[in-house]
Amino acid sequence: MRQSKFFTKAVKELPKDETSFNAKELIRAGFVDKVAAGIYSFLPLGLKVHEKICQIVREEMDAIGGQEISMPTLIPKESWETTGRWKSFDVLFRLAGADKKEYGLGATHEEVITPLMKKFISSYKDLPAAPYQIKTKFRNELRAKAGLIRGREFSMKDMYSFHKDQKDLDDFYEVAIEAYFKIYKRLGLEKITYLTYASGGSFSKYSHEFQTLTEAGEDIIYICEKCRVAINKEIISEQKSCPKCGNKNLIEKKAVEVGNIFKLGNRFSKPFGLVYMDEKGEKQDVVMGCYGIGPSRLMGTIVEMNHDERGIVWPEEIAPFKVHFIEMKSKEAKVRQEAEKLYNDLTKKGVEVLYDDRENVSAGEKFAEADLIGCPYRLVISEKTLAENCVELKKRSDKELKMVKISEIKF
RNA sequence: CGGGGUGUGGCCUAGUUGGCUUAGGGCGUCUGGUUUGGGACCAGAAGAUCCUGGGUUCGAAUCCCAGCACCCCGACCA
Repeated sequence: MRQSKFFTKAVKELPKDETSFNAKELIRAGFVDKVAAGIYSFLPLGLKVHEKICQIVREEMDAIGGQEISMPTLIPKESWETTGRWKSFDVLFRLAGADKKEYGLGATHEEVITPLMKKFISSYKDLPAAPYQIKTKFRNELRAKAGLIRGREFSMKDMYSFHKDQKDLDDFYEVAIEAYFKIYKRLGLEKITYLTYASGGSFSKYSHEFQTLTEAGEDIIYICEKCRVAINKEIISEQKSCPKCGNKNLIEKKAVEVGNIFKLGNRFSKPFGLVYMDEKGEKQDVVMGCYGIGPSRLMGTIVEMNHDERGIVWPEEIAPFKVHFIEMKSKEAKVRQEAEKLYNDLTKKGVEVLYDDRENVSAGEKFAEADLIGCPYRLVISEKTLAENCVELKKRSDKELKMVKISEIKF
């Protein structure tokens, strides 16, 4: 991608009013634009990062048997009334359509997935199943805050699993936990992310959250360092020790919830009449679980964890581009020629390169913007480097510069 | 939803004991020129419902009332 073709531009000044790092940095570097509190446009750079996060989530869900689908955002009132949530779900956006129809905007999709699966599940042979989607969700929060961390419109992957009995759900639930940790590992968050016991769904004693330690978080958790699990403050009065080892020396930390999974049991299969015939020919309730993770919130969290005074430092796997290639202006046509050649070569090899080919932009400005955008590698070509048939390589995360022969560049 | 803060060209802001403001500066933008290894410089130009509505006054960005928006704390977060 040529930077001269970008319609977005990084700005020098930080947005006033914003205090959270993710909002400040993402807006300043041109990843997102704020439309209203908790409502953002994703610009080319931001969309790329978001897509990469989605792709990681997608791969890990597919790996445990998930199948991607897409459900609607407009969900009829009648569906919500079946489970009683039209009245009780306080963050549901309710809106009126023409002809007296009413709708809730999708905040979560049990009310759609359950009747959907009813059309396909009739026998124990149809189980288990684990459809999921990655979709924009809407929640009418009283207070949006902290940039992408808590929005009124945000992206969420929601998977729903369907089982013949509790044991099958329990087994899959453990597999899902592992898959989640694989996601956090790929995002560079696994060392500071804890499986956290939180208040239960409607069926089980606890639900499980995945909490990433950060000052930008809004939850308080108590961690057991030995077992690498935690307890959410909301249940600390009933559970004062580590649920795994009984350790009472728990450490209080601030964290952001980056995932939440529930054992739903028959909370939703019951009202929708989702049943199957077992081996004996008897009708049984389908046992359900659900598994949420928010790519947009993850994106905000990752910025909170990965920035310095100059800007964002993206982990390699989700950086908008792997390499930020800066061409220094020169009177010699050779610099431009060699730069174009290298850009084309790298691109052909499949390396994602952001090529700063802008003219009349000072060197300082190019460097400052590269630091702001935060690609993992910075490559500079100039008269100086070409004199040695080299380019200069620098990692965003450290200070050392390295001269590398053009013929030996590898990513 | 309770409390606090903020609101001035696209962005950051000065001005806020009413008059010296035909609202000043910086960034960005446009034109011309000089520059090019850390947000470089010179000259010129365009660009403003001073959040909105009402009020007080000879006169309001500035005072009063009402509302809106954003940020923060808290509450809330199947």
